[in-house]
Amino acid sequence: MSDPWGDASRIALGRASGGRIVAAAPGAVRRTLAAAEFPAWVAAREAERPVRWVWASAGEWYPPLLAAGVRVERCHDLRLCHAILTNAVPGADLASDVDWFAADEEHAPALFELDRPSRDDLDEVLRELARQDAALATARDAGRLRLLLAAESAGALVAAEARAAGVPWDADHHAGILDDVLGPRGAGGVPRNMARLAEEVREALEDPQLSLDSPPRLLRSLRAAGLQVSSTSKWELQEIAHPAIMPLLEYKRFARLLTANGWAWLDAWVRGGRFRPIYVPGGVVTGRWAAAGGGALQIPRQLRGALRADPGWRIVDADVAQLEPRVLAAMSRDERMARAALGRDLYDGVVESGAVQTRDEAKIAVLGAMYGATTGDSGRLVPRLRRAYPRAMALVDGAARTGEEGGTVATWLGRTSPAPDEEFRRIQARASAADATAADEQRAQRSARDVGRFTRNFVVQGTAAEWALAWMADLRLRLARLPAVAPERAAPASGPAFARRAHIAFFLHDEVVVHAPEEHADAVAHALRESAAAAGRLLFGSFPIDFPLDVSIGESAAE
DNA sequence: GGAAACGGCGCG
DNA sequence: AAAGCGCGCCGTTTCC
Repeated sequence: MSDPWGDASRIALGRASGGRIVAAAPGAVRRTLAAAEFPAWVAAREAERPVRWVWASAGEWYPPLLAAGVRVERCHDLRLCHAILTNAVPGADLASDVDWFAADEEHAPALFELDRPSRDDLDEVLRELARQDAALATARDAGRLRLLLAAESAGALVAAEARAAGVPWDADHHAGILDDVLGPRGAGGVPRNMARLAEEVREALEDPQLSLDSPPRLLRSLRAAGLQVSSTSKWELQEIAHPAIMPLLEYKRFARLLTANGWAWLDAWVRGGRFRPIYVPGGVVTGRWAAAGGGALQIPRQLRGALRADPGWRIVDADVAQLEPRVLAAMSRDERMARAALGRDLYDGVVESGAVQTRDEAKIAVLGAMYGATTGDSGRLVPRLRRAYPRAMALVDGAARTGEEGGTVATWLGRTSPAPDEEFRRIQARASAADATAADEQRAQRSARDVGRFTRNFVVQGTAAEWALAWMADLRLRLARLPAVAPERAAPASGPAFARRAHIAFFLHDEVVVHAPEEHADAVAHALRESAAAAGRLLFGSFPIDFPLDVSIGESAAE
């Protein structure tokens, strides 16, 4: 008997009126699925051959599948792709009755809400897919854009999977750090070591009532004690010699740990040995992921030791050395900069080229070049880089100029920066008026430079994000091909889809943490490197750039 | 009385 | 009050 779905390379998923799930191969068969049979049906299609699942949003459609133990290989996330295409193909007609930009909803809409236009409606899904196909067909570089849409969609799968699996988190170890550093909680819940430091500061400033948590009051108190400071931030305080400063800075470090990742954070975010942050793929304009809740992107180094593998499992931690400058060298086809990077620390290579004297200078100069530094050490060093690597610098300088002039810029795969907002155009127009004042012109210049620094960085940060997506997209497929461990070796907290296999547990811009059965740790390290090389080839072909990883295998993510 | 802005600091 | 990009989160202050 022939399978009517056998030839479908894409299968769209949506809902019919009444909320029933319907699958459709574009232009062909449809099938209505009861909620109970949905995961198994998807799994059966996956087992036959790779399919690209087209759905409104992986963030809403994928978690129930994962909860049922079903993974998919590929998808097309219409919501994320809509956002990319809107900016990247300005002439495209992506107009629709429904809001394709709306954020994912925490819970599926209740049945009575289904009357309103919904992006989950199967007919709308198919219409949106057709609109996106048409938009892609008119794009200037459809091949690269297609890669970007695939990478973005794969990222959405990774985000859902990483949340489902969770970050292995040793709450006892974390609590132990809190006890050691902050001390036991005393009256009012204030940890003893913080109370002691606060008392030292109050004595040193001779201000017995002072509250250290109020910057304005603290500032007044510091100045009353004769300290010449304009803020209470640590970069300014640490320059000053005064008995109040050391305990104050330590108090600030402790307060930060307490409020950001203290006992309350543990209660709120760690359950059953897993930290489950909420990732927001495509949440940053440049294409980086953002996070919502849990502070996934700010886990302090201090707590890395709590990121701990289950018994019999290992943490395989990999990060890319100098991702952004490597990406810049490749996308600008700057062979001299690529040579400085090849097979070694890029900053060492810059020093060897003679552009600067020390690795520290190289780092400051390279970061300054990508961020648009104009003053200080960094601003002073950038011109040397401009002489040594004219092609790379021309790319970022050009991106900055385009932004200053009100234009848009694009990453290597075509993610395009948003057009300047109304405020920007108003300020620029004001400065061009016949009666413009010097202040108008100054304001216009400053806002133009602000936008220029943004577009300068956009092309590099955004292309680095694309590389990272390509890296993870390839990696998750390699990990899925590793064998499953015996049931008694499972890590049940990672959920039915990942309990018996190596899986991505955490991602942070240029770093991936894999939770792996111990006997697979070496294979995972190998897969991480292979995927990095594959991502480099996918984006930059044979251009001679490499993306070396620092990989460590251990029981925790601490160095 | 609650929302928005601010200062500060963690991450890349 | 960082210089020089992109974020999220906390507690406090300010505004409506």
